[in-house]
Amino acid sequence: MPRPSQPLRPTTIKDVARELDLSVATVSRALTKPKLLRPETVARVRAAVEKLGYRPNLAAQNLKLGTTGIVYVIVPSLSPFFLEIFRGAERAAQEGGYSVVMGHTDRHPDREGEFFDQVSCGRADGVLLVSTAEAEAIVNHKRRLPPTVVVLEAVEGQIFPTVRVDHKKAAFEATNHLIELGHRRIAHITGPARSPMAIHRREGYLAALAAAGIRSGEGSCVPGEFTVASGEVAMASLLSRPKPPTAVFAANDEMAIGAIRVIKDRGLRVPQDVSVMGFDDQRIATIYDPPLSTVRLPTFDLGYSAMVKLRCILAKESYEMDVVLSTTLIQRATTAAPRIPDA
Amino acid sequence: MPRPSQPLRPTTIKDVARELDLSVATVSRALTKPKLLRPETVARVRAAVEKLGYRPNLAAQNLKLGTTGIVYVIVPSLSPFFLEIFRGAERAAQEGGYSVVMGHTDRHPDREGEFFDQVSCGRADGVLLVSTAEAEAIVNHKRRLPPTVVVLEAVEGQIFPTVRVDHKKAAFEATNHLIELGHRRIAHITGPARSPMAIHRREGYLAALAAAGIRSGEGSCVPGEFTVASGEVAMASLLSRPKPPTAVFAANDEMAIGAIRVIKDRGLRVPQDVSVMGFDDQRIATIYDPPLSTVRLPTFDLGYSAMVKLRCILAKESYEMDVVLSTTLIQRATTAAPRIPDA
DNA sequence: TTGTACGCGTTATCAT
DNA sequence: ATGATAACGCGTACAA
Repeated sequence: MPRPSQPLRPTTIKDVARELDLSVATVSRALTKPKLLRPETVARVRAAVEKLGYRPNLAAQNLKLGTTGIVYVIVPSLSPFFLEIFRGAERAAQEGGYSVVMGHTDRHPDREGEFFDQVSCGRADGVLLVSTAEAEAIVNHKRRLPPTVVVLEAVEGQIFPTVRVDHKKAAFEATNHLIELGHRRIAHITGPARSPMAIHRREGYLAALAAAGIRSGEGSCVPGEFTVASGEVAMASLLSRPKPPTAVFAANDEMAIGAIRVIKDRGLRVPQDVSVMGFDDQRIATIYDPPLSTVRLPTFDLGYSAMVKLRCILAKESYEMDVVLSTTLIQRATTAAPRIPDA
Repeated sequence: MPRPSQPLRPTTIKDVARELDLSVATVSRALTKPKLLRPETVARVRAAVEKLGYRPNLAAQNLKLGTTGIVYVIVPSLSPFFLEIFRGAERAAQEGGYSVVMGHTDRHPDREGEFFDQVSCGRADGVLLVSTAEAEAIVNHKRRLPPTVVVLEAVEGQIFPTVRVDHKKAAFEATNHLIELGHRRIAHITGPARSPMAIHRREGYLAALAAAGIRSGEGSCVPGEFTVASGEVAMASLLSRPKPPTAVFAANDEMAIGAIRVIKDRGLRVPQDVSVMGFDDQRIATIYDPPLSTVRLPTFDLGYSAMVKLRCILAKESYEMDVVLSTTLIQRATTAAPRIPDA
């Protein structure tokens, strides 16, 4: 007959020891270092553990060992882009026997600080920091931070083990793709002004224009916030100009989608009237109509490699300080030669 | 090989006590129950804490208090849909002083079990379980589970505090919307066969057809997996029939998008040639071209209300056992009357 | 091979 | 108002 009674007090290692008339030490060893014991004893312990439903108390283990088996992954937002990085990190963590806890900051330095506080209270053995908002926020905490790996973008002026991509180079290539198609009036919708990622992508855009000898007046940047809505606003402003651009490079896919929506709304076509280039290769880039030309970042690998590196650090093994993964230009259906090439 | 900065021994409460020549008890009280102490003492302690960078060790607190201040939120996947529920849960948790840890199971009962193991080891004070895959998986663990609230869909045959929506009713209304537009040949793309959510939505679809007196041969279900790709496959199969449906009700937005893609690919138009109805009102439903008619679920509120309920349980306050939140039909641009209404 | 005893950092219960 | 001290559950020297 089943006993549905929920024990008021959780079973502890003492209960198991008493049940078997063994010492707690023996029970503990049977569970963590079975090699040291007689196989028969180990078996008896296992049986009793099963019977009593004993689970080691993680808090006590943590306190004793000074280690949690937990890694915090801190991302700016819950967008699909960062989630894919998180997935990679999670995979690598699991392979190493770590659990991951995701924290998202909504691009708020304060929230970042909260997570830093938590980990400095001993809640995690390590941290994966994905594209921190403010370099300063982290500096104040650095002293107390457990081993930390920075992902996606180096923290300015700080030395952390890093796994990243070359945003500037990737943006250069994206812009250059438009130039090679014959475009000259190429606008850029930027990300948030303070985001290092956005800044570097902008630099790549400007560098490509310069390299092609395009006068600065012809290209131009309009501000966005990495959201669809901000892409719409930016594109509307571009289309209201006397000489609208023939191509637009958005600093991420979301804003590119926003741009396309506005272009279509005005009765113009993509790419026949305006070419649009995205960045990130989020899933929506594949399924949108038309499918979006963009730059693929190895998001999963970024997370995966970073977590592997963190595992190396925690295991005191060797690792590369700065790893740069490569990006890929993906031409789909939103970029084409301009109808009336202007020289 | 670079050397990570070795974190020095963390400051403990003893260090603070020694610094001030006070007892650890006083320091502890100054931090947790300032009212019991002389304001001057409290101030001195606060200053020393700041100076030494002391942080209470959470593992030790946890061990002593038998409480973690953590709630696990377990979701089947990292889709935007579940993330929005998670957001709501997080907000309510934060308001109650709890931290949340998200676990996703990839619809894998084993992974669900792993999280259950973790929480039964004392890693969390409570659990928010969003749409569990297998009722059985949870039964084995129920004995050891801390207070648990089920979100989105009741667990079959189990009694848990629940916050959910009426999937069947919502699907009924969605199907009825198509019927009222004049459609008769209405197909349904289902979710995974074992998903209770998918099953109930299907039931709503069938009930609506029956209520309208539509012969069962005219409507029909094709299987999907809640993914864009599966929606494409399902739609392709529907279009290859001698008498394709004039309207399709997909059990979620993703599959609806897949269906639209295939319809457009075949040179047909949405909604002129085929109407498409989604479910969930994910963000993509708003920005897709054309914007998707769908059913809005109060995702954020589901998570929020569920976490509030969990807080009540943990605080031993009263709460409603079963809460059902309402859904909203949203007509956008993918549903219209059929071109040639068939009687 | 197994048992004894201590300590991890904190809070609560007594004292004073 | 403050101090001394006993737990909390576990792992591990050290003993046996």
